[in-house]
Amino acid sequence: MKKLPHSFYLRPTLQVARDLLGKYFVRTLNGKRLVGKIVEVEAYCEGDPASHSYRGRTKRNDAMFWNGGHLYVYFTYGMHFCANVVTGPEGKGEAVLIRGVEPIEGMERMIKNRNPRGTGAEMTGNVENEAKGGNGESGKRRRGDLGNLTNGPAKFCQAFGIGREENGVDLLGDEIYIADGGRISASIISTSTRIGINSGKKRKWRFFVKGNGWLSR
DNA sequence: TGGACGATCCCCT
DNA sequence: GGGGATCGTCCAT
Repeated sequence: MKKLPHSFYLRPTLQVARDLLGKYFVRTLNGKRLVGKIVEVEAYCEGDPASHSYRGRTKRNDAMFWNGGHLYVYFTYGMHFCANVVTGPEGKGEAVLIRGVEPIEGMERMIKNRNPRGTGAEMTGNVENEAKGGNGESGKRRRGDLGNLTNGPAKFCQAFGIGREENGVDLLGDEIYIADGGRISASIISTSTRIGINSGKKRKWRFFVKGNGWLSR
């Protein structure tokens, strides 16, 4: 897999957002490689009231203003992390939020990361124990567990072990990077308004692969 | 110094 | 489909 060059991230943010679809997000965690195909993103641009960068540079959003090709990770709702790909030149404050990926490699590790229950030295992560009731009606939930692995910005972060430590990571490094993938034909790329925001509602800056099974919501 | 509010997720109805 | 969990950040006193 070929790592995307720095120039990829320096192009206009909406273009980067669209082109990130189909690319591979690669993270090496404790010697294990985790790979996910990006299938859903949202763009946040300069002058956009919904963007963290809108009200200027602060300690929290500083990485969003860095040179394109870095990771901007923020903490929200008191319990979740979300990861963005910083775009454009230093000082611009634009980024693309990764909202959904399709697991390609290291799925077992992702499942473990998403089930903090196995915190001990316990190796056998019993997914079945997740179902509290254990009734005959829990089949729906089990299927949901897998489908809910990486289909949302915070779920993706949890599955890939992304948190505070990863804020500002250089995507041209070896620990976390994005690699070229198969080309996604324009005909299966859809756009919509962004999710979970109050301002800037009109902008259709959410891009996703139509019909993919790993979309949020 | 305090309070309001999230680029969310999960569980329950 | 709705609400609770949960806490860092920012802005207004």
